[in-house]
Amino acid sequence: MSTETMKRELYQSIAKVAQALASGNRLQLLEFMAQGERSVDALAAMTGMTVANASQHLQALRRAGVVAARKDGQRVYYRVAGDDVVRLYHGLRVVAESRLAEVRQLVNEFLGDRGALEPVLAEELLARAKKGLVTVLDVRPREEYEAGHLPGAVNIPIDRLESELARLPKKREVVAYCRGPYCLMSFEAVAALRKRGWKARRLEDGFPEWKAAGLPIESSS
Amino acid sequence: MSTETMKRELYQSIAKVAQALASGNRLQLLEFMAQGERSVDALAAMTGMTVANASQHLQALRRAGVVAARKDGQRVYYRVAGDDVVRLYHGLRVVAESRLAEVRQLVNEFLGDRGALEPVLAEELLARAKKGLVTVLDVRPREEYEAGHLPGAVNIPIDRLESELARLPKKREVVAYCRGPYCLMSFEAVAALRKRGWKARRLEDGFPEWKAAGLPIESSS
DNA sequence: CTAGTATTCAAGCGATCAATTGAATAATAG
DNA sequence: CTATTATTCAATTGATCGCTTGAATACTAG
Repeated sequence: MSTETMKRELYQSIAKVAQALASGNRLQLLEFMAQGERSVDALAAMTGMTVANASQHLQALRRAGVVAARKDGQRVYYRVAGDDVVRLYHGLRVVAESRLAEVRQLVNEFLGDRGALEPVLAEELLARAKKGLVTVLDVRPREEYEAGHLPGAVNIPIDRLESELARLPKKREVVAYCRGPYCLMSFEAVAALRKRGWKARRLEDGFPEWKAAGLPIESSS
Repeated sequence: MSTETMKRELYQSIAKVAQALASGNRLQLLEFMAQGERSVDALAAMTGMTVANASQHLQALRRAGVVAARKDGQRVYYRVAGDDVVRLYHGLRVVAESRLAEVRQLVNEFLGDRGALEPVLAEELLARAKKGLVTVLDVRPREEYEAGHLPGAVNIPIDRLESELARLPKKREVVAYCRGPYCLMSFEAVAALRKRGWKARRLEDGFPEWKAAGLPIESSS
């Protein structure tokens, strides 16, 4: 094979990975899978797609190497293939948000005034948590917390936050996080806590980004 | 607009960026532009595409926000929109190489035994260059060197390397770099230098990746 | 102004893609 | 074995993509 054709094939093959990410539906699936492995029908239900359609998109993602599958009983569980994939997706979001006006506008509308709650950066949180200056709050469902969470994080799912407020010391600042930058749960948590007199902020990104950045994590198993 | 439709539109918009990268031809264009701005016909000539086709692909990239254009006289010069785009492209390559067997195989065939020359990592080079332990050699054409290069790098374009060997002290190890991981010039340089008794290795990636990583650069203007 | 060059536009054709539908396969419970 | 559930496969439709061709536009040199 000539160097020329080989180079063309090489680029074409790399493009296949981008092609796999070139669909809103597949990006949504990817974002859910970034929380942990999920069955096909769970993913179909979460995204509002038909099962057959979700299955086909998942297979497209698998052909591109960005997700992997595991069969257990009659269910097939899909997961992201590795942290490099989460980082790639994150990079895609960064470029889209910084370069496309329509995305910036959609994010603003979507997050509304909530965007005003200035977020805590990962490094900052890590430093302050080590010194015991903040309470780290994970507001995701229990299963997701158990599959992996920030070191020392307290888990209070968002719908139980009101009833379990007592678990959070009022002296220290609370930093809440959830699934990712477009996940609203941590916004709600911060709003609820502030209304009741806590000092509270949210982590800039969610658990998948933290993990993909190579920062330390814990899991309860 | 409902939260649901908004979320769907948001993901669809982010997917547009991936869609722009989902073509071997456009990735090739992007890689050339990562060296510096280029006119449409220069890019068409470098990639072997027709001018009209290159123009259309460049416009697709521009609509996705990943490249920008500047008109000067009768020429239009395109360039990558920012370092975040170079990092995104790099992330895409990393995922493709680690997850797709066909890409791994193509890279191996393409680079051949040259892959055996174990590369120097960016951080390592930075540390050793600061201590004056290595000669940094840029083998790209002069214009690309002048548009930006590693701190203290000596520029000897690959086709003039043989005649200008005298400029390289033989005591110190030489670390050569060029356009990127799929650019063969630095491989050739290392081979030529070793044959003549130099200690020589190559930098893992090229200039665009170095710059996009936020490492220090110089330019002669 | 005219000729020449660089780029973009517009139309057309074959290939590929996204989603739906209905059927086929695989695993489990009874 | 049969019924049920989870997933995949296959066929179809309309939409989009990639490339080519030929013309239109924008700029410069003379």
